[in-house]
Amino acid sequence: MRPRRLEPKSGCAAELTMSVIGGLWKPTILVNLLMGKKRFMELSRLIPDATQRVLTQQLRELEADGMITRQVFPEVPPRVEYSATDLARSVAPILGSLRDWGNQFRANQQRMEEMEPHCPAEEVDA
Amino acid sequence: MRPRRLEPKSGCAAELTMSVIGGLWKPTILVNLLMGKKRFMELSRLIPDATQRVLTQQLRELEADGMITRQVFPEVPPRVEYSATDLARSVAPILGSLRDWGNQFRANQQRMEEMEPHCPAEEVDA
DNA sequence: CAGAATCCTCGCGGATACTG
DNA sequence: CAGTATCCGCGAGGATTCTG
Repeated sequence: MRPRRLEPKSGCAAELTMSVIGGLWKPTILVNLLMGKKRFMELSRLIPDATQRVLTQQLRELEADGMITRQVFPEVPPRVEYSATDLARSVAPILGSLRDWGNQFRANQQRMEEMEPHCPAEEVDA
Repeated sequence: MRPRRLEPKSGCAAELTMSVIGGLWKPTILVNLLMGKKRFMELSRLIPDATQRVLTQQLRELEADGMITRQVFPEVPPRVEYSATDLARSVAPILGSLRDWGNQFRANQQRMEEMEPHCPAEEVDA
């Protein structure tokens, strides 16, 4: 049996989804691949903050989960192309909502933190 | 500055969202609280697999992120009620899609695994 | 080029015991 | 009842080096 990855301990289906798309770089990888097939180095350049090791790792996991396909060209120098599957396309809208909500949340947090210094309401009766 | 939690290293907005709702028990907690305010023990009973320590932890994080409110009643025995905020209500649909996709994915995976024993296609020319 | 191998850090989540 | 305090294991992700 492949322990695969986190096999979310909570039976929660939402958790399961996150275990599939929740790797640190997986959303980014998916978004990039959803825009077209890419070779390894292209991805690496597009996501420079991810180590090659981690990138490979996440790609393998996505592949194991059927989210992407990996095509190897037996040439020298070697070439490998990654592309999104239909399954990946089916999460695209979710990725979109996730991104939108995240942006709103981020904006909200910033407004909050800008306000703090100006209204120290807790100090009035301190 | 509060390091809060993972402060997702990838600037990815989707990651940010997951850092907010991605704790192991957070989706479950949120779903429960979205159905109405609950006290600590109620939640603990509803999510028996989460230890009290972790439950408290996740509740604190959700509170810090403005997803829930914590109301303390100065009585003996003490009473604390948790309830979902508007921000939490705004993620509800996302939680829904996450759950739906997870269920479909799970069903898909099971079909795949049931097929494996019956079509060892890779062995024909082995 | 596309990785594999190795070693390491960090923090999530768990277990258990104790308290106002 | 609703936590806190302490200790710990595990796995994700990082840094670096080597290779077909």
